[in-house]
Amino acid sequence: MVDTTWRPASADPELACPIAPVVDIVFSRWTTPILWALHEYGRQRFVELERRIGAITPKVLTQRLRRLERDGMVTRTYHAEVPPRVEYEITALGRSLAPLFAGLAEWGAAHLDEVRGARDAYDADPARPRP
Amino acid sequence: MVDTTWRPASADPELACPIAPVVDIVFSRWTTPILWALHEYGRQRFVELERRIGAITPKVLTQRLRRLERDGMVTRTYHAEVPPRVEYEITALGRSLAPLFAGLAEWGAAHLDEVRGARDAYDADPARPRP
DNA sequence: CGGTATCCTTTACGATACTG
DNA sequence: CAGTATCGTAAAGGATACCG
Repeated sequence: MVDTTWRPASADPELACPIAPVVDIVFSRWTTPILWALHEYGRQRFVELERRIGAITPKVLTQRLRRLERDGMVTRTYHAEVPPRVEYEITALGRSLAPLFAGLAEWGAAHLDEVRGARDAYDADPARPRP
Repeated sequence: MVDTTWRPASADPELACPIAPVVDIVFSRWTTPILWALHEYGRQRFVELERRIGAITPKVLTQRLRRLERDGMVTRTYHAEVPPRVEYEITALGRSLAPLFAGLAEWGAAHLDEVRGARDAYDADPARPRP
């Protein structure tokens, strides 16, 4: 008789990888720089963040901040003045990522050159598949 | 006289955030599970990876593996047999991420519940902006 | 100042079929 | 087995303009 109750780990997708959910929350093109800026420079207004991060547009900055707020990584404080003032601050939950961010920065400093070298070597070989 | 040589850090975009380049290389929906699988279970064939990761399609798996190979994180070894056999293995460069991955897994175990709680609280408030 | 509103492009990802 | 080809979807992001 065949056991039909068994399922491969693959049946529930990438949850076999325990860090996939963390990646989904913290690591995207703009969320990481936003969290970094809030951690490095403390509580900031919308326009300060915008200027510090640079190329981001207000639309995208708002979207990312809203999601970070929803996930408990950031708080938003509205001051009803004229002109209006809104301040964003990283939460304790957000700050708990700091050692990991530091580790990633260190990894980058130590290994990014090697990645670039691998890339150049790969691209230099005409036999390699190209997108 | 005005110094026109000065530029705000924002002039070169998110490079103000030292981990942005690392994020670009390592953290996307599928690259992280792929690296995790290769690190946890060692050298594997294409179909083994495919089955272990689960929901990924062969097209996407190929795309991600190619990029990881180009970035020096993974090696691809082709054996001309019938049927053909291809083995993927994580490199020393890829393995150097292991402590960081472990740290992220630990962070998830410790804080994912808090994130879910924050989400629920946010969603429960009808006054919150919705997408 | 702190956003929204529109419109557009790019990119990842997904479904399905097919091949050396 | 290890992919490739071709289609389509959806989300992220970008450009620009406008508003309370």
